[in-house]
Amino acid sequence: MPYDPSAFAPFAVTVDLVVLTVRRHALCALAVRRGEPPFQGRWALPGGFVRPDEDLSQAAARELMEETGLCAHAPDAPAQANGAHLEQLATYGDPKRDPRMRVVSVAHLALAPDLPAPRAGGDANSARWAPVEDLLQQGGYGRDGEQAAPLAFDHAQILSDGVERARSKIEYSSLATAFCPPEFTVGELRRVYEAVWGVALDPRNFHRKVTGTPGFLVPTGGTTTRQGGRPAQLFRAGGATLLNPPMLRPEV
Amino acid sequence: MPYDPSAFAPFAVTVDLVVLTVRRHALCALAVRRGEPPFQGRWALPGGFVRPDEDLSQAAARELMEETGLCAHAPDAPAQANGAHLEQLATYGDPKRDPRMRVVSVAHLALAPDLPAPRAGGDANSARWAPVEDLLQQGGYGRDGEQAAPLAFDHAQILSDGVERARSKIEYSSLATAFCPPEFTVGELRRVYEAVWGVALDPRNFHRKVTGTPGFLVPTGGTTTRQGGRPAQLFRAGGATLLNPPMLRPEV
DNA sequence: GTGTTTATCGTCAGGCAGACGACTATGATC
DNA sequence: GATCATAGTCGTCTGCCTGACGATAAACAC
Repeated sequence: MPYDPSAFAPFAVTVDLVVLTVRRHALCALAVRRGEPPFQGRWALPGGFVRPDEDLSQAAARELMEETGLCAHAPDAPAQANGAHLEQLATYGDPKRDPRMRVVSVAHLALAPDLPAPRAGGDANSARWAPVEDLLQQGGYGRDGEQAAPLAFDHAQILSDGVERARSKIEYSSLATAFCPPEFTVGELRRVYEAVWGVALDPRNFHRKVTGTPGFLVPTGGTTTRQGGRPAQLFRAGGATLLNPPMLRPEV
Repeated sequence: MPYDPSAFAPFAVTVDLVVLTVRRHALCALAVRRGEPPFQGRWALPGGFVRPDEDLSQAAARELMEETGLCAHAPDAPAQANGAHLEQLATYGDPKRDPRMRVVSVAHLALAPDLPAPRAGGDANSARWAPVEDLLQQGGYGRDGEQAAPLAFDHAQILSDGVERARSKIEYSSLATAFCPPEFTVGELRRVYEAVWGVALDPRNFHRKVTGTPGFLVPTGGTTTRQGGRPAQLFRAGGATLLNPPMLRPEV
């Protein structure tokens, strides 16, 4: 029975962002430092309120632009500019997830190529890329020796769900190319898979698989030696979005 | 910057349900007839407001119980009682999706075995199981000759997303068993796949596949002839939730 | 030149899926 | 009771894909 006025209760609705990238062979997420209570000083996922005249995906794209300068693609128009992939992840609405009031957060997942430094209102100390293991491990120490306090609110859960979504989605879609610059080599794409899955892949079998899947990669004709060694062919992402058969994630 | 008071705006938050089942070899969804404007008299998905002290999954489970009498399983505790599978689907928040006010709807997907007649406050005319094609085709006529008006709000989109989720999820998980009674035969499970995917599957290859996947099916020892023909072994759903390698949906 | 690094091509064996034949066990019909 | 229709179950065969891994190619460092 929708819209019984007696049952209506107002909620605050926010979007939170899991922004993932691959830096230095590690899967990293964007974290911002909270400047106010609750969880003041703790790291959190970027996010903010949905405005009254905004769609959820618009709000997520706006937040992404504000935090990273990235222009997001709508899920309907997947393309490859200097933008990121953006999709809805899940919605979190536990009554106690924010101690102050009832907040429902629609989390979104963004996949971006390696970027320059993050910007959060120009304050370099208030935003960073951090390896997801550092953000998710409870109470340990990050690789730079910094105390790794748990993320604010339920953001550890949200980040964990986002990472799991990314790990499974690159199996059966061409989304791994969203972590790459517009032109990339097979080796660079392989290192994306290795970083996201945390495994080592056989370069020969990987090469055979991705070049043999129709529509996955399109050669641009150029080559590069930016990785050292023999020059590698450059590719762009092809039109295919679904990989059939999928990439197989090694067991264990 | 979460929680800037100047940006806060109140929203109404609802849950809508895509409840799917297989009846008479067809994938069907639960639809309720709206008794009040807007879209009065049109069919819609069941749903309602989230209460102030309720989690989203609790609200979805409550609505499911109110509409069908089904007891839902939490996603964390997948089991097989006389309950249904329930999971979050996606969230819909277009500013114009409800003409009266800003409503954000967290849609959930429920998969249930074939049930007796639906109940919606005892009013038999206000709830029904309808084949999803009938509900999704715009302006045509259903199989019973009834005018098939489009679903209210954006519920056609929600239903379509839910069906697509179910279609893809039975590929790589054991969720198809959620459409079956606690004990079922391989043939009954195959007819579930055929109804959800809308294809015909080879009974011999299907039998080899499902009985050969460890943890998918557990024989109970009993047999049945309720489908006619040679008696078939009865199975329960095994502990495995992910199928590896997955069931392959035939092309075209 | 020698060694190192990365890219790319080839080969081979094992596993799985699709196509399909064969046989079994029940109820329905003549 | 014989026959038929129906549904279930077991096998076989072939082709494709994957994992393991050898071999060669083309750059750079020394």
